[in-house]
Amino acid sequence: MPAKKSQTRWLNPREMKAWRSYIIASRRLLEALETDLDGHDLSMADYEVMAQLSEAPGRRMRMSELADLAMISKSRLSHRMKVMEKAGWIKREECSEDRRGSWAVMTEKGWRAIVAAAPDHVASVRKRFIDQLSVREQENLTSAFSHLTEELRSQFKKEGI
Amino acid sequence: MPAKKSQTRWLNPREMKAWRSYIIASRRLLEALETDLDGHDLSMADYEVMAQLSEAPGRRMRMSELADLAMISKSRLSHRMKVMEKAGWIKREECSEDRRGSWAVMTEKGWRAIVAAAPDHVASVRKRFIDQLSVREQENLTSAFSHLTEELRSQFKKEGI
DNA sequence: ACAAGATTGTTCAACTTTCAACTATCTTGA
DNA sequence: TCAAGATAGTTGAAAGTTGAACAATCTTGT
Repeated sequence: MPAKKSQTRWLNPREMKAWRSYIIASRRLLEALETDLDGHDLSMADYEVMAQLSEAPGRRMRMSELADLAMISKSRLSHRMKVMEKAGWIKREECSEDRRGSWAVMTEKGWRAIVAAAPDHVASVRKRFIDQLSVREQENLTSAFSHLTEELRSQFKKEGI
Repeated sequence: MPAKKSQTRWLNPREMKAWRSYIIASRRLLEALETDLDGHDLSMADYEVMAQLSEAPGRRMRMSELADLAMISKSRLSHRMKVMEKAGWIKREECSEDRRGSWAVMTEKGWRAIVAAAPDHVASVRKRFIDQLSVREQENLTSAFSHLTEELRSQFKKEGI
């Protein structure tokens, strides 16, 4: 947390509108996307895990890498994988190169689940988000948010987040 | 979930970049904002509740209205309020106009907590988000995301979400 | 070769969120 | 006026998440 040395620069009306519109739309958007996935027994986070795994060579990935790509903690991934394993969507195999590690391996059933969910999820992302933006808006957004990702990455590194 | 009548319109590269950059930046941003609030023993959600309450006349609000404004479920608000009440930040008073209802009332201690947190939170929002956007980008974002909020609102109404 | 330290992945306990059930009260309309 | 239904808010149990602790294994520098 910043030290209290300087006076607070409150948000001016333009800034406040930008922040509020972003945060409110985002909350609603995420809520809608989650709801749209309900029918496939998937949360967005689980979808992301499965999608990443489905694109990996051999549909297998080390737990840590998967956690990184899906942007969740290793602990959380571990818990979710226990659930997905019980559902028969993945299995775990031990890793011979590094015997601390283990492979998350997508099963045929898991593959069918993600293949069934993907079209609906994409349709949902389209309807709720992408198709609401003009080409120009998409490009502006990509530019602003890519920069933001980079900046946040470097802030994190500097601050050790 | 959409019926599977039409073929899936997958995202083209431009659309995919827009979606990925948005979702990744947003995840990181939210993570950073949460981290920045840690020092005040507040989550973003709790901050939002306290901020809304602090702006209400008499710093008091009906539970349902507060839940609506903070965009959380009544159940969740109820649970959080139990915690905040224990922390001495709010108290509840019964409502004479509608005896099913109750007032959430911010205490002096709660007021001091939000007043202490606000400058740091604003600084955090600035540093992580607003100050990373040009004026033009802020305006574009406001326009696109305000539209999105409206659209989602009307989608929700139509679909009964 | 090996101690010190880093990394991998899991587990436990605490905490948070969700969902459905529930009480109490209010509103509506016949 | 009153039954039927809507609304306010809480609760308890189940499910999900977090963060620290842990065992096992790998890496590094000497």
